[in-house]
Amino acid sequence: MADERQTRTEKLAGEIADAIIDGSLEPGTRLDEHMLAARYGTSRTPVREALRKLATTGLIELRPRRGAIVTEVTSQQLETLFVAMGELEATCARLSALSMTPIERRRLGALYDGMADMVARDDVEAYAAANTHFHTLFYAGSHNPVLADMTATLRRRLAPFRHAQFRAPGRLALSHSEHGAVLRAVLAGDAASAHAAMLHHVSLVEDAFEQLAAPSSSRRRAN
Amino acid sequence: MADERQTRTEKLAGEIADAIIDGSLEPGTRLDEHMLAARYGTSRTPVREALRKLATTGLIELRPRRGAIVTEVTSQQLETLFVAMGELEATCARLSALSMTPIERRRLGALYDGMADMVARDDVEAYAAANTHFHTLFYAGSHNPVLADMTATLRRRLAPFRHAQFRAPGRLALSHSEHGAVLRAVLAGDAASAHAAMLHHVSLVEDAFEQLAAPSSSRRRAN
DNA sequence: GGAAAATATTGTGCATGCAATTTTGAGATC
DNA sequence: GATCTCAAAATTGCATGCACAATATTTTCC
Repeated sequence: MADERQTRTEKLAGEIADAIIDGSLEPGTRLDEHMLAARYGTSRTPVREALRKLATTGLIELRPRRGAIVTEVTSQQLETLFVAMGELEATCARLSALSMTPIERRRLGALYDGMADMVARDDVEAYAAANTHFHTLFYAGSHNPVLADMTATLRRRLAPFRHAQFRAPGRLALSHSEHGAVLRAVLAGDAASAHAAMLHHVSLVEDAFEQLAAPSSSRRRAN
Repeated sequence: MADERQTRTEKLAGEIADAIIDGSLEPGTRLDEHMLAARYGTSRTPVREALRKLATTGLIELRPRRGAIVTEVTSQQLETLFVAMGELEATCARLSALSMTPIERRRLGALYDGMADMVARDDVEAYAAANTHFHTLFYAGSHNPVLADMTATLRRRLAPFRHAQFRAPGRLALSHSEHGAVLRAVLAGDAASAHAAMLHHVSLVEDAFEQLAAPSSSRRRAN
């Protein structure tokens, strides 16, 4: 596996995080240090350090003297997370409208144009990848690494709950038209519109999730 | 020393964080694990775990195999942090305008009224404490623990750079009038105005800091 | 038979030690 | 005098072991 430059602790943190995100480790699972150490072929020390790191991201819960468990997110907490991410994404879009360089604006436009073809071909796979890239451009475009980091971390944390995002019919075209609204606002340097458009866009994703995941208990707050 | 319920690792993380925030450990200081272990009378293991935790908050920098140092924030990074905090505070205000309960609104108004007296008495000490409380109410008022946490953490991280905040003459009254603008917007349920007013308010703090800390290299970005 | 107490077991918290890497310092060469 | 090379020292990464707290199990008592 090539150059082992990173420490075992970091590698472990990454692998365990991946296992949680892709669902191999289900919410509520007890994370026994001995077990993890055995599974990954190390001692408990790096496992412990990796767990501390994951605990700060909220992926796992660390109860002193009582071990770690994969965080169980209630649907209410999930809504909170989605709202927080929406606000952060919107803020990135806002700052992007104010701060993006001409080159960044051009790149954003080019990606948007390319995505139109994917919609036309109904290429969900390619569109999903491009979509991630599209959003990432706003993180960078905010020119605020602190904010960009927070947003990217939250997005990653919510990844497990966004799998079926583009499955619903017509959602690709809808998403793309929303992207267009955000793009126009950013290119026009209209911070408030960029904020509003992005917030609207990600709220749709949130709604899509709720319809897919919890079609029954759909109490919605007044908006 | 009462009930030692928390682990050594947690206690260490807290003490080291405090030492950094109050300036005992200056930016750039190397954090030797043996040294810290000796100073706090433990072994290296809990020290290492505490350092991992602090690294994720950004208070220290952890360079694999090369030890940890107290993060040196350049004035540019500091500006980034202030901007990020401003955006988060504004977002909390925005959500507060949408979500605060009548009780929370009343509490906010009462605090605001009380602070008028402190301004009249020119009681900087009391005003600073009340100011923190005022802002905290918006974190809670957002009804989004994720966002509230992020904002509170950032505020804490920036605490060392806000000491002289209310020293400048007339700043108390100015701050209070800004609070009034935020308050009115929130009570009126006007999300956009609450966002703008809070952003304006915290930008003033940022500017005050820059005038105090870096009166020379004051390149400002176009706003 | 069920609840409470006592015991056994498991697992975490922390200390210690060793190997490997980075850093430091001395000496050599240009 | 500066730079390069190489060895010594320092420091991190990780493994192992032990003590104590938390949990599971058995035993005792009503």
